[in-house]
Amino acid sequence: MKNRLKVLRAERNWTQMDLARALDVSRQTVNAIETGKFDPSLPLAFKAARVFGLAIEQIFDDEQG
Amino acid sequence: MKNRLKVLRAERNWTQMDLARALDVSRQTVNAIETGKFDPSLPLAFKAARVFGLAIEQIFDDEQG
DNA sequence: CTCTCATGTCAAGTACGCTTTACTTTTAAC
DNA sequence: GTTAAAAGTAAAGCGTACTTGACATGAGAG
Repeated sequence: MKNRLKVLRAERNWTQMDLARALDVSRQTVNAIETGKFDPSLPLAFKAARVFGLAIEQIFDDEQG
Repeated sequence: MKNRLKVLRAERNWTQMDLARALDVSRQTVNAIETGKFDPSLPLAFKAARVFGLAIEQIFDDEQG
């Protein structure tokens, strides 16, 4: 599962820590998701969508799973 | 996390088993998600969206998590 | 060069997503 | 009221999402 978190962060000049606080998760969780170590839970994906004002599909790419 | 799986199934006259096969998970998993025991993973939510031809947000409702 | 901040990564622990097997309850047909 | 399919539920087990704490690297500022 690919995602655009790093780009969306960069557009806003946010650190991983900033995003972690916005999503209410740890910095390591943001890092792990950005670097593809694991997929976020559905509730966390919804939170990210809310934070960035986008649809889940506009942030995460299931690349035919 | 609420969802419209039961309704979408009913519209198609699908059993939980039918949906389970379409999603490639067990019938118990479909049942547990429908009855709110737990949320699907993000990849499974994407699969459901593909199966029903809808956006994730049109199937699952995060009710302000 | 040193200090700091952002990022990456590892380890151990907790909780949840999903499995299989199996049993009970509901629904509908006859 | 018996039968059968559909739905609900439970327990044990495995993998993963996420945590805290810690340490290593790279880049920019002084």
